[in-house]
Amino acid sequence: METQNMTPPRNAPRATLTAANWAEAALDAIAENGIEAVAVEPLARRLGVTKGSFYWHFTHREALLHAALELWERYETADTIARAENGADTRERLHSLFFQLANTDQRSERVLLALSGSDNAAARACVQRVTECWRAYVEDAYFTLGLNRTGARHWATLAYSTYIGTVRMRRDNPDALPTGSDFNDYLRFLIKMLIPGPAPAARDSELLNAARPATERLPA
Amino acid sequence: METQNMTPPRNAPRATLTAANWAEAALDAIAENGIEAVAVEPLARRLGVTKGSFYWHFTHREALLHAALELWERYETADTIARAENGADTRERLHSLFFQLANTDQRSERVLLALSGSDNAAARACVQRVTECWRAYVEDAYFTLGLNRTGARHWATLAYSTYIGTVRMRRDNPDALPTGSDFNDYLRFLIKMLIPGPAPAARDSELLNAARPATERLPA
DNA sequence: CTTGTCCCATACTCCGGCGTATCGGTAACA
DNA sequence: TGTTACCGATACGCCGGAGTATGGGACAAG
Repeated sequence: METQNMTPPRNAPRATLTAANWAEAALDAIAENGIEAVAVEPLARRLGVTKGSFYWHFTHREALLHAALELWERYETADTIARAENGADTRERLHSLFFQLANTDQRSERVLLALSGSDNAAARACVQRVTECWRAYVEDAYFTLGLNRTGARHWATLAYSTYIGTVRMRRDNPDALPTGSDFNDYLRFLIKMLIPGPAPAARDSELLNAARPATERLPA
Repeated sequence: METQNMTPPRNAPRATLTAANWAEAALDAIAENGIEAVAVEPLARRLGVTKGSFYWHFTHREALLHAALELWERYETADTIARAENGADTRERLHSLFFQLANTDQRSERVLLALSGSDNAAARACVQRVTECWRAYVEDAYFTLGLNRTGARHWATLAYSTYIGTVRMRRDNPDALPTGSDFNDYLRFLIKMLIPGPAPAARDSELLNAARPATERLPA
């Protein structure tokens, strides 16, 4: 008999482990201690079992890594973009996506950083796919917004670079990032900078007073 | 034509190694295969010696790591900012710094990524110091440019995030980044976005000629 | 020539993670 | 009740890197 098809609550204590449980634990380990923390015996200890369990579900360590990467990639691509598709307007979708990314859970961000800093080829390729998916989506959005090809590409590249940098700062330099409600101000600032307004020509003169609050509403 | 009296050329084959040689080799290893590639025996093989040499110069592996981090930190802070101090005007200096950062050698960038993605506390702290030094410098520049405190902070944070993201893309998603002369266009776009106000166009073209010269770093 | 210092080689031990082989227990069937 | 698939425990052997102990060659000074 196969198990339930519904995705179970991630931390529900189960009598017997599944491959998915191991993959989730691997993601946790990656987020906390980097990719080389995906080691069989430490993970087994953490899960309260021994290696015997692991080698029942997986052939070798690399298989677990592969499963974890696959899982994370699904989270990052389909899920994130799908959740941004609520808004009908393109500009709305960009707003939504940016807020989405600013509020993704810690684990996903840390996994991203760990994978991209790793020397593992599969991990790097995985990050590459996620990145390109995200970036291409944003570039297309900019294009629909009226920018030309290279313009859209430039804006998308800038937006993605900013995202990555923000994620990294959130982990390595949290002091340098605004916190609390100040972070909302910063987010508003980012959106003002990264989403071309209806009058792009007037940007330059307008930008010098960037400290003033944006005119748009925003989610708490 | 190379100077012989000062620090010798990094890759000059020497009869006997020094601690600095080991530190440089460690940085190379970090850049290529991540921080855990700083392993005594592999490095010794690479340098054509054995562990005996290493444990003469260093007490343990951690000491080598420390030396390598210290070396890299000096490169990244003092050198980079010092080379940007040419221009008298603040706006000039920002331009110069941005071009500088867009053209740092591969190794420094890869080391930065490897260190920040690592689980090593010392490495992370090192990156944190470098980051904060850089960011504070830029924030101050923005402040001198006429922005208020929070405005300068926002712009500096955005600028640094963009830098980090660009570095990461250059390694993990080079396809998504413009290449050749297109990269110069993108760089011009970035500067237009990240430096408020008019650009010193005359110096602009002059600096663009030096973009991405694919050179090796030569410590001053 | 002798002595001492510097730099490195050789040959170990120790340890932790990987992978394998094998056996035990449990629950769902027939 | 007995069988069988499923899941995990125990006990190995192997490998590679971290340190340690010790010896040896080169070379300058006396």
